[in-house]
Amino acid sequence: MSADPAVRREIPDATVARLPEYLRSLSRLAEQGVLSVSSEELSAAVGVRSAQLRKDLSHLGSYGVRGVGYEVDTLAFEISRALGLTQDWPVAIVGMGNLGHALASYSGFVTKGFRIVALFDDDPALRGETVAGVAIQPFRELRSRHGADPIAIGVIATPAAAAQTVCDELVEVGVRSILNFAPAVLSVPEDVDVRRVDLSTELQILAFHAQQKALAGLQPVGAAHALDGCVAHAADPEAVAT
Amino acid sequence: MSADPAVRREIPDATVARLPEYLRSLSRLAEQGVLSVSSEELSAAVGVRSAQLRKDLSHLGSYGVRGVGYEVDTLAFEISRALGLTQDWPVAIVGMGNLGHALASYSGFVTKGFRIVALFDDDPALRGETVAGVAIQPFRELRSRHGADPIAIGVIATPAAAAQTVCDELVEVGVRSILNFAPAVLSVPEDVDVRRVDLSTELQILAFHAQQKALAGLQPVGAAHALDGCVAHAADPEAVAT
DNA sequence: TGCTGTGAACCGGTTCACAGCG
DNA sequence: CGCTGTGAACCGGTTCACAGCA
Repeated sequence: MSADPAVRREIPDATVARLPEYLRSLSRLAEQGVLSVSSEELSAAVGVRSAQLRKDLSHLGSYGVRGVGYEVDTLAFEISRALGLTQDWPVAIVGMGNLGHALASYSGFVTKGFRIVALFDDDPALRGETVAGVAIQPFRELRSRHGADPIAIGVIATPAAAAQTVCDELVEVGVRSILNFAPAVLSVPEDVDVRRVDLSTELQILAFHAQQKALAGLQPVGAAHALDGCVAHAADPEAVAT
Repeated sequence: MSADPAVRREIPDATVARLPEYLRSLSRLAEQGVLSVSSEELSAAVGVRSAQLRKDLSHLGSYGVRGVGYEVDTLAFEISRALGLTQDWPVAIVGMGNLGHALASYSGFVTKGFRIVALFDDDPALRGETVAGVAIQPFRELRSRHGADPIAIGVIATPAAAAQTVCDELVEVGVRSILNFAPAVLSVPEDVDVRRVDLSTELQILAFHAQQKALAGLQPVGAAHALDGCVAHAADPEAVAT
C-alpha cells in the first residue's frame, strides 16, 4: 500500500474519457464551418449535461468566452494537446486475424497522431502480406527492431492464450501502453498502462439491462419476486413497448 | 432450499460491469477442476480488492460459505443468471467488413447464450458469403424477417456515416439493445440501450496517460526513472503550463 | 444580457473494519 | 479459528446554482 506521492493528476480520469468525444464533435462542427459553440450546444451533441462539459473543460484552462461560448478551432486544439495528440504515437499491432486487419485498416487510427509502425503475426499464411502500407512480420522480429521507430503503444489482437506472452515481450522491448482486445487479464509491471476492450463483456452488460427491462415490463412496477421462473424469450420486441 | 425468491435488488452498474470478469475467471477455475475459491483468490485473479468482490457478490445474494469461500459452480451459475445468460439472446450484426467478420467469428460470442441469427451488408461482393454458418444478406432484408427469430441485440459495425440510419431501422423492427462500434453518437428513444465501443477513444486515453508519464519523467519530482526512450518526440515544451 | 467558470451540495461507489457464522 | 457479508467512513465525480465577466 504505497502512497504514490508523485502521482498528481491534473485532469480526472472521468474527464479524460470524455475528451475524445468532445473532440470528435468539435471536428465535425469545424468541417461544417461552425466557428463557435456554447456549452449547451456541444453538450447536447455529445449527450452530456452542459454543466458537466463546462467543468470538464475548466480542467484544461479557460478557453471559453463568457456570454458567447467556445471557439471551435481553439477548443479542438487545446483538447488535442491535453490528450497528447499533438505528438506522434507509433503503434504496433500483434495478431493480424480479422480483428487485427480491422484495426490496421481503421481510418480513425491514422487521423489523430497515431501511426502504425509494425504489424505482427506468426501465421505463415500471412507472410508477406501488407496492410495499410505496413508488412506483416513474425512476432519474433519484435526484438530485432532496435534501430526502427520505438513503439509507444502496443495493441494485442491475438487469441487469449497468447496474450500474456505477447504482453511480456512488448513490455520487454519498452512498450508502456497496451490496448488489449484478448479476453484475458494481463499482469504487467506497475508503470505499464493496460486498457482492455472486450466484446463479450459488452454483450453481457447489454443482456443484463435487456433482462431488467423485460422483467420490469412483465410485472407491474413494485413486484419484487417470482423472477426465477421467467426464463422465457426476453427478446420479444413487444414486451417493452411504451 | 425454500426456493429463495431471489429478491429483486438493484445491482449497481459498476458491479454489473465487473460480473463478466468474475464469470470468466470462474469458468477458467472450473476447467481446472477447482471446486472452491475464497474472495481473496478470485479477486486477485481478476485484479480487484477482495472487499470489492465480496460486496459485488453480496448484491446477488448469499452464495458463499463463511470460513470457506465460494463454490465455483454455484457462483458461476448465479452470476450467469443475474446477467441473464441462462436465456438465449439472438444477435444480428450489421456491417460485415473486417470488423464484422471478426465479431461474427468470435468464439466468445456463442459460448454464453449469444447466438448470431442474422448478418447484414449491402456490399455486392459479400453476396452469398456465409460466416459462422449464417448467410450475409442485404440490409433491407431486415424488414422481411417477420417470421424469423426476433433480434434482441443489434451490433453496428458499419462506417460512421451509416450508423444512425442502421440504428433507426433496428429500432424500428423492435431491437432495444445496441452495441455500436461506429465512431458516432446515436440518438435513440428512451427505452433503447446503446453501448459504444470505440478504438479511437481508447487509444486517445492511452496517449493521455503516456504523455502524463513522459512529463512526470522529464520533471524530476522524485518520480520513477525516465522512460526508456519509447516516446521519441518530446512533448511540446509549453504544453500543460501550470 | 447571456454565457462561462466554480464553490458547494449531493450521490454512487469504494474501502475499511468488524460483526456473524460455519 | 477463517472467511463471508455489511454498516459506516470515505472519496471521486456529478449536479446545482450562482458569481463573474465579455
